[in-house]
Amino acid sequence: MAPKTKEQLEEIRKASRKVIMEAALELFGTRGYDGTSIEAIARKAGVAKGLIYNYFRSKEELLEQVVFEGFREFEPVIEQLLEIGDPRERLRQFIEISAQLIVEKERFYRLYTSTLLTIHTRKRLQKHIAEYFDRMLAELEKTLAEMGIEHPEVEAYTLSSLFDGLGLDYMIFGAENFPLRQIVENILKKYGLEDREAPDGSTSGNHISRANAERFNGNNTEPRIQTQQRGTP
Amino acid sequence: MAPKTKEQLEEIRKASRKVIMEAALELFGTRGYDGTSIEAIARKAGVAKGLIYNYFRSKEELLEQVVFEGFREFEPVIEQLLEIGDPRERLRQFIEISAQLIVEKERFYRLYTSTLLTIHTRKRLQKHIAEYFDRMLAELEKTLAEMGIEHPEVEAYTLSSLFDGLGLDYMIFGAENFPLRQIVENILKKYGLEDREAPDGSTSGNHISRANAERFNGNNTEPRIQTQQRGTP
Amino acid sequence: MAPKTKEQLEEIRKASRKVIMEAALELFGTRGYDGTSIEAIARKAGVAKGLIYNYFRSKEELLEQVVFEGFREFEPVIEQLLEIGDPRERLRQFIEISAQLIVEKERFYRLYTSTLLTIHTRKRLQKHIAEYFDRMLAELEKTLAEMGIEHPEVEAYTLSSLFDGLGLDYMIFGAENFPLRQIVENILKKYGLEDREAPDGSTSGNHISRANAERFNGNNTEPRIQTQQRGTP
Amino acid sequence: MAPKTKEQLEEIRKASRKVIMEAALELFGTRGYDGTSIEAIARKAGVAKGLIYNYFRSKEELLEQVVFEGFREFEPVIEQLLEIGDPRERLRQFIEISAQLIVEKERFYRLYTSTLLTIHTRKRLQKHIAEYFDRMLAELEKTLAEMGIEHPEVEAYTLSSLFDGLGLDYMIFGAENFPLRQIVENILKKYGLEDREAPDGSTSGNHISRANAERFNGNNTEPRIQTQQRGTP
DNA sequence: GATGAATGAGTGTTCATTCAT
DNA sequence: GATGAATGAACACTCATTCAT
Repeated sequence: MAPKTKEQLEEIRKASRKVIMEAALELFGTRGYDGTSIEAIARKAGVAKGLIYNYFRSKEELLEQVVFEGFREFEPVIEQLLEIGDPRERLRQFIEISAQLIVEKERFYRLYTSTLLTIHTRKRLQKHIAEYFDRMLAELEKTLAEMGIEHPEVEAYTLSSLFDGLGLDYMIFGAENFPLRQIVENILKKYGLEDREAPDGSTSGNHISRANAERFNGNNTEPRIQTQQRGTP
Repeated sequence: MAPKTKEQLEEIRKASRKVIMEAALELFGTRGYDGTSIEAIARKAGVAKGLIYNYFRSKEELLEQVVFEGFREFEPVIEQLLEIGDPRERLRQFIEISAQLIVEKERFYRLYTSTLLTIHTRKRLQKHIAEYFDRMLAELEKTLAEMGIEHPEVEAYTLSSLFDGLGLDYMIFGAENFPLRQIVENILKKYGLEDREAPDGSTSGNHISRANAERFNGNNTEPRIQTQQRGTP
Repeated sequence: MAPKTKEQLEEIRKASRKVIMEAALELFGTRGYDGTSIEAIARKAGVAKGLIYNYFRSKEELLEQVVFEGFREFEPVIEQLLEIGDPRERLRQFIEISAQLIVEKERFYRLYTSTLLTIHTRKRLQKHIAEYFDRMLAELEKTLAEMGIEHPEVEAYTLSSLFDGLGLDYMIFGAENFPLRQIVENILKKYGLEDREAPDGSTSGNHISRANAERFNGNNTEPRIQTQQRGTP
Repeated sequence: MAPKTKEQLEEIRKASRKVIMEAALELFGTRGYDGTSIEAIARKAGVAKGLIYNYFRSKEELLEQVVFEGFREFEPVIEQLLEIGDPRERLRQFIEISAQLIVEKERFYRLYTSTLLTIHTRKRLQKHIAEYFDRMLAELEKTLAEMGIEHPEVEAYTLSSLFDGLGLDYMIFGAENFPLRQIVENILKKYGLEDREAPDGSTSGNHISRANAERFNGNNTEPRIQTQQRGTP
């Protein structure tokens, strides 16, 4: 019961902030910003509603912070990527890591995508994400140019969109129903990049022969919707 | 003195329904379902709030109807597509038409994408969209198989995701800042499909040399945010 | 299609008015005034919403007219009752007829009772019902006085309240579960009035041995609520 | 700086809950359930509309809680009553207490009666009230049987209805215009039960010679409606 | 006489935010 | 730092009433 030291307080602050942001990431991602209440975030985080306002000025700021933090976590990965000298290896890593992030940061991807859709109403987020995009596209273009690929800018946009689409469909189909690993290998092959090892073994065993109708049903336990099945070769 | 005839009423109902669905499509797409109020839809449609409930039982049903209607408009295009005998031409048309739809049905695409993100909570929509996906993927796979492409199923998923991603980025970047036409031509080239003519000339002149920082600013008239520019080669 | 004569129009008006008031009586009685919408009344009456406003200035006026009409139907019965010379026979008839009205005018009774409860907010109805009450109580008191009963005014109030209570409980328990006929005979006996014949045979065969828990369940077909049963002797 | 203690919070919650239920009791009783808005309850309770939903999940639940609470307050009185060994004294007390409750719990009686009228749509309330009714009727019947009264079940129903009717008329006429005390004494006399002392002297001095026309005007301060007076003998 | 599309105030309910403790 | 009761604006939805035909 002795008064806490500054360091202890700082620890506490950090921990509380973290637990709130975790809950917010989860809920904003799955239910959308407007579909998530502060009450729900507080409940999931196990804190009182009022506490959230000790750390964030508003719900909007909480969203921003969660998104910013998500990008911040990408930083070291990207830095590392850019240090790779060989452009072919750099592209291979870029593709592998992008796929890996889709799997490992699914909650962030979901939030990021849904944020994109309403971004015109969120100025600060808009700026932040624009800068990130700019940078990624520029680096990607440079890499592709170094590899001697024609129209490297167009190709950069294409790859970038492809991964945005893969993230979207991966979320919608669910991990079990979307052949992400095979797609990635297919992409690598197109660029003539051998896939030496799958960085995440958990997705590489995907079978894509399941009825697609099941893929939307995600984790929920209710009886799956039956739609006409298509034959799988 | 007589009450309105059945035809007059039918006419009136159709028009009102239309104007409400138009407003809903626009707003659901740009602000999301939860971010759009019935009040706002009514205001945009120029009708009283209560009238919406003469035509739709609930906000949720309005969303469904707007989405269903959007898919319904695709039907004839898809039918026509499937009648093409030559698989190469069929794929070419598939790619062209998909791109065209991104441009011409931007509002629907926006709604469709944002709906996907929270789809697990909307059973009827889920079923509808799952069936659509199934069908598209199956046809695409068949086409690719006929063309002798390896792993046609993986390729079908890849193409499908690519177009989902293109739709997403096209919306985010804005038509003027996203080189959709060039990307499409690039895709066609990869499949060895010559682009005989662009079906929509309005987008083919895109220059992609503009500062990307501007691309997020879309149509809004507020002063554009300045971010660091990247060099264009 | 020849233009209708004045008499025909008058017929039509009367019929429409009637059908609306019937529907209103039913719904106001079972769901309460505030629980009943004009829409619902129109639907039950099989007419358009707007038509109701051709005959009644407002929902409130419709309520009034329905209540007034209900009292009006009592008039001839009461007139006839008051013409009976013998006070004993007059009381017997009063009791019998009151019970009969509970059964035959259940819908009106329901409406009348629920109206009583919120009567302080309905001035015109208040006046009307007060006059009716005054008159009934006065006549009842006179009858009881003629019979030589002590405290005829108190007795009149008591009898009046008893029948209000019987009406209430009859509605709540439901015809099948409330031994109205036996109660009436019991009352008659107390006043030394032999019950020569039951005016409504349909209720006289009541068995009161059913579990009381069932009596609230009325006509609905859902599984009945189980409450502890009490033994019936 | 510390958060409020559990005890303080409990205190606050209890007080708020109480003030809301008080207001609801008053308004539901006088205006009916559908005629009472949450807004009105909040205003009368002196709290914000939203607060009500901190304590009750819905308007319907608020109604239930108010009714349940009303019955709960009867419990000890009934318990005490049932412990009386002498059936004559028990009946006397039953009658006295019933009358007393009409006076002291007028607001609850009003609510209870108006609830009865629409009870078929409220399952939980229905069950609760059915059980209460069952119990009262069973005990009343037992008491009457012990007293050697003929047809005790019919008599129990009769007495029960009588008090329902007295409650109804007491509310409608208003305390000053309804000779409840005299009626009770009249009832007691019929069962040969001497009224040793009136438990509530305030009503015993009622004069019933006032113009009945006034009796509906209750407490409201608006100019009273004049209806024809009837002579008092 | 009769219709039903249209209106907008009002309803029950939710929720971001504040604040006393 | 942390709590949760309290607020009130905003929401989805309902409904009495109007009116052109």
